Amino acid sequence: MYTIGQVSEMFGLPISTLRYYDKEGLFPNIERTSGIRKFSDVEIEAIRIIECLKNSGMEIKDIKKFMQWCAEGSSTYLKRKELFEKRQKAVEEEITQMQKTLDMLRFKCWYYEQAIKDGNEDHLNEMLPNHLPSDIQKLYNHAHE
Amino acid sequence: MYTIGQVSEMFGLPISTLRYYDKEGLFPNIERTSGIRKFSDVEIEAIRIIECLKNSGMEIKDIKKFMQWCAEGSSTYLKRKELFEKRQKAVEEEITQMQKTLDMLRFKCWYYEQAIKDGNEDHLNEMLPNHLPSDIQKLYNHAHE
DNA sequence: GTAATACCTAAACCTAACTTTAGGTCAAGC
DNA sequence: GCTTGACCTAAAGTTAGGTTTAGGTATTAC
Repeated sequence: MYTIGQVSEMFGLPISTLRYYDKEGLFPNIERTSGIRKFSDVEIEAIRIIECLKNSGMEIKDIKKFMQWCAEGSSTYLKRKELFEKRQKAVEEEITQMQKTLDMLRFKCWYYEQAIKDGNEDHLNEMLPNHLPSDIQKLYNHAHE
Repeated sequence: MYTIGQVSEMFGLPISTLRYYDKEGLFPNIERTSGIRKFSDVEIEAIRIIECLKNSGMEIKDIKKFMQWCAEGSSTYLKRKELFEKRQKAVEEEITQMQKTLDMLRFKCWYYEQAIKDGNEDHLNEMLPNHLPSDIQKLYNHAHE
């Protein structure tokens, strides 16, 4: 059992954030003794999951739904699994999108490196879009999809 | 030369967003005839870059800085290149983080699949954290770093 | 007994990135 | 001549995810 201050230390999260999560229903069964929150292993694991789901781009209200399902027991296994599968698909798509963004960024880095060498963009603009080195062409194509 | 309505159509962006971008200084040299914005190829390419930089997680005020550098000419090539390099590094790190998130999600999917088969989490909890199938162990480790 | 700490709540505030609203101009079609 | 549609501005409103503030309780340290 931990106090809010200890949990704040453990995770490097502000106390205000933990209270906010509680207010938003992310710890549905948290115990209290004379008003003071007692964080058990259940809440500690919950915070770990919250951090991960937040990283995956999930909204607080959906995380709340998940935490409530956990509190409801084995009848919600399927819902929980489906929620993670949905998130997994979303993150996979996001990574794909980020790879394209990365190609665009790499192209731009190359572009300005050339511009610095040349002193201007004239040569580059003559080359565009059809006379680029083939390794750069691919980046350009991704960048301009 | 395009009107704001045409550009809105082209990119699927609301007119209000384009006006907002203009207000925020993202089209530093946009032309107007009797008050009405005329979007040239310069602004069209700007929007393409804005979309990409937004995807990469860059804030509007930093995108504005870039657009201003573009308007300033060849003396800012180095700054522009450095900006893209910084963004590139940030996106690479984000992808790495997302891969870890993905491992956690895959672990959770596996976990609930087992829980559904077993009808409860008892067997799973006995297995944790040191007696998982080796292919799952790796996901678990990533998930709990 | 009083001062410092650690906890509590409700409510106001904050920021980014838009969106909506209210009110106005101007050209084209009927 | 008047209505419709496309443009304009300034300012207020919106949402998510917190943070800050103001005021209160309860325990420990001197």
